[in-house]
Amino acid sequence: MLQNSVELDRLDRDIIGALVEDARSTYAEIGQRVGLSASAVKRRVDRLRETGAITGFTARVDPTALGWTTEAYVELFCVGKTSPSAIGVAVARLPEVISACTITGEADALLHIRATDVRHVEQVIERIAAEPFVVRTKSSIVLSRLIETPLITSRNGSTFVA
Amino acid sequence: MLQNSVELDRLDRDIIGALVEDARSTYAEIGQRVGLSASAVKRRVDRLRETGAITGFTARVDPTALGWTTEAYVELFCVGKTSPSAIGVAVARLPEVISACTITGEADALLHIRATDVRHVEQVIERIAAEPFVVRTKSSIVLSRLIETPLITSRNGSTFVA
DNA sequence: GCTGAAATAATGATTCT
DNA sequence: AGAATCATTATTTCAGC
Repeated sequence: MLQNSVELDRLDRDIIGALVEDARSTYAEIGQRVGLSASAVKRRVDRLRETGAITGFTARVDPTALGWTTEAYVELFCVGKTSPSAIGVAVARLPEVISACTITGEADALLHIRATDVRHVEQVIERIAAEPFVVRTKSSIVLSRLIETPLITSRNGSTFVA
Repeated sequence: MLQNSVELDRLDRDIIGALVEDARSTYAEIGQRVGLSASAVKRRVDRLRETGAITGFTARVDPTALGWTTEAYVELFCVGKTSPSAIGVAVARLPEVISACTITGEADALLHIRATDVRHVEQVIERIAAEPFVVRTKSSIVLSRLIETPLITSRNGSTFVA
């Protein structure tokens, strides 16, 4: 599915930049911007999807508009030999966990959670802490969000792809 | 720009769910899924964009395909009265910082950075540490990513919007 | 506020350079 | 590997309910 060996040229990166900025732009618009015809752009986009460089297209949603006003980061400290996949399976059950990874340092994993309010955050932490492999958790509530970008950053008009 | 007072009904949430899953679906496809005509869907999407519930459409990109193979989280410990906006302005200059927020707890801020390799992560941390308001930093390199979702979660076929 | 139809615009397949 | 053509399909606007 995912081929890392595929070379991406300047044109591919510009096309990706255009799509990160607006996933609903037409191929003609992108072509005008990067200097290609619409059909040439389409063929490259198809190839970028096939090779896995582009994994999909999604709407950017304002979580607060949907009632998700509170965010927190939760560090997980686990028992001796807990596998990453065991953590993954457990946290995937909670829709409030929007990101999870294992990390270096004292903690074993770091979770990013979105909830409706602080009480909701607490409930989610309780459910995570109830997992048998979790020894303790350490949470930080987000006070103010300073930066929030799609995976690859798009700022002040221009998109930084590589 | 952003109106939190706007009520979103089941139809709006279903439309958002469809667009989070695939931002390039046609209005007719979305309409079929949620039980509306294409033009009714379009009017609701336009309204959702106007009210700020939907902030845009973006391509989901595989960072590793673009050469961004390394991620890290960096906690920032700042001097006494450092304002969130000062931190925001400083980290916004670094394209490697894909997310930043102020948090409760010992650290003042948490940054999420994406870089090409560990050496690159180190360079970014050095530049952040060079900011006059930064007292010290504490970094964790991401070992394995377990969950990565768009802002609102979309898992096992169904999208969880509210 | 939704539907359905008509005008406009984008897409996808094909062929040519 | 990109450009041009054209049949098909989607989007957008608007009249009518």
